[in-house]
Formats: sequence, structure tokens, C-alpha cells
Amino acid sequence: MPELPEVETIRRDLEKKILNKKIVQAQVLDKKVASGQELAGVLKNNSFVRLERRGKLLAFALKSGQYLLVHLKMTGQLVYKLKIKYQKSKMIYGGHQISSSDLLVPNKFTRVIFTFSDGSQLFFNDLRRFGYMKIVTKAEKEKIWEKDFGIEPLTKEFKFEKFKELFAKRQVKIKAFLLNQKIVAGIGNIYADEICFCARILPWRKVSGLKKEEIKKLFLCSNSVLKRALKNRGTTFKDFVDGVGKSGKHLNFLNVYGRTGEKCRRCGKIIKKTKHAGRGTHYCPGCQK
DNA sequence: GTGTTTGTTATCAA
DNA sequence: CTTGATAACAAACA
Repeated sequence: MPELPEVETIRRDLEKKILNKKIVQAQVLDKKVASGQELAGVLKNNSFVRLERRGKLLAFALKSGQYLLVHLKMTGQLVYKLKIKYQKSKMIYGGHQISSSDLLVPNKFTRVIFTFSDGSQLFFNDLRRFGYMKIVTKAEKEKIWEKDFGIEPLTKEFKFEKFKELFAKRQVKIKAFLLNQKIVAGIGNIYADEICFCARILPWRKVSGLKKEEIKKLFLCSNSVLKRALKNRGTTFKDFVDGVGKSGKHLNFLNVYGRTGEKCRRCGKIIKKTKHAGRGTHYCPGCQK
């Protein structure tokens, strides 16, 4: 599940690889995730000049002025590879992973392939086909940037004064609050649980009932949890890989997500799992209040 | 065959 | 109008 740290890891990786390279071909292998006609038409002989991100959404600025929007949703991957030599087709189509940290592409989940003039390629893989690629105008992209997303963590605009105001007259559970992209951009199920653990607050409490100090803790934890995960290049549960096909290193630093039945590292109680806001919700019954 | 996994949105209710 | 809750989507795995 790529969330802000994972998507930002990919953005930074690809920024070093694909900028200003001439795109010679855009192949769409699955109509559900993108329009072949649209992508081929706009991208051929074009190039990416800048890679932007808002929450979990990527926008690749094109030399021609438009943008390629990319959303990875749950199982999307963007993997860049230098020119591939095809030796044994069996190996390529056999499985996805060569080793625990490298990914073989193309594979059966490859939905779109971009080829650059130097022979290198960018693969868009998506097992569940929830993700998409789409061309939009600059105006459309700017409207999405402004209207579809709330404050952006890890930027100057992410200030406590601003964060605090969002809590006013809301009745939702903290979990739903943190998952709402229109409030705070980029938080998904893993980091929502981790942020609540960090703040020692139970995820199903209503935001209206929080004290100022608790809101402050949620604010500080949103920052620290996301920053630390980004530093570790994201969490790989099953599908996430960075821009060159390698796994993230943050999995073993998670405190509650995926640790049901294990001991809390802070107080020793057993981590529990329940459901809130329609999502699996992990927490420590000992030190979260 | 059933239940579970999640990012986002459509839909419905209040 | 807004807010909140829920189902639905897709595919794999236990």
C-alpha cells in the first residue's frame, strides 16, 4: 500500500532517472489502467521535465505542458530499468522477484511500458489494477492539487495552527480523520495506525473529544512517523518497491500495523486488531488511551 | 467457497 | 448544502 513515504521514495528515485529523456514509445497493455491512444499520442517524442507529488498522487510534468497523473492505489509499482537483455524468456515471465530486493520486469502484472531513447524503460505494474495513468492539462492538474487534497505533511504549510483548526466541529473518529485525503494528504492505513500509536491515542476516539495536547501529539507524530518511514524508503508488506524495484526497509520499524498478537515494544501488552472506518485497525490496549 | 486485504469514490442517510 | 457511514471495485491468498 503505497502511502506518502512510499510514493515520495519513488518520486525521488525516478527524478534521478527519467528527467529530460526522450520517450520513444508508450505501450498500454491493459486498457483498464490507461488509454493507449491517449498515452501514445501525447507521450511519443515528449519528455518528463519535473516530477511532482501531492499526497499519494504523482504528476509527471511533460515538456509539452501537460501532466501525466499516476496513482498506484494498492498494488501499483513504477520500476525503472536500464536496457533489458532478453536471455531466457522463461525467467522473465516465471516469477516477479529475482531476489528479495529486486524485481523482474516485465511480468504478468505489467500494464504500461515507457521506452526512452537510450533503451531504458519505465514499467507500471499493478496486480489488482486499481491504479491508473492519465493525461491532464496544467489547469486540470492544478485544480486537483488544490481541491482534492488537504494540508501536505513534510512541507512548510504543515503547521500546528493549521492542523488544529481542522479538528473543529468534526464528529469523525481519528482513524477516519487521518485517512481523509482532503484533510491531511498522504496518510493511509499503515501510518494512520502508527501515528495513533506514537501519540498514545486510541484510533476510534472522536476528534471532537481531543484535548489540545493530544492534537499536538497527533501533529508531531504525523510528522515523525512519516519522516522516519521516508528515511527508511517506505514499508514493503508485499507489493511495494521503489523506483528501481527494491523493497523498502521500514517494515521492522512498525509498532502496531501487522503486529497483531505480538508484544508492544513500549509496554509489553499484546497488540490487538479491530475494525474502524472500514479498515483493519491495530493498537496497543496497554499504552494507547 | 469464504473471508480478508486497502485507496478511493459513489451512494445513501441524516 | 454538509457530514458521516458504508459498499463497491480488483485479485490473491489463507
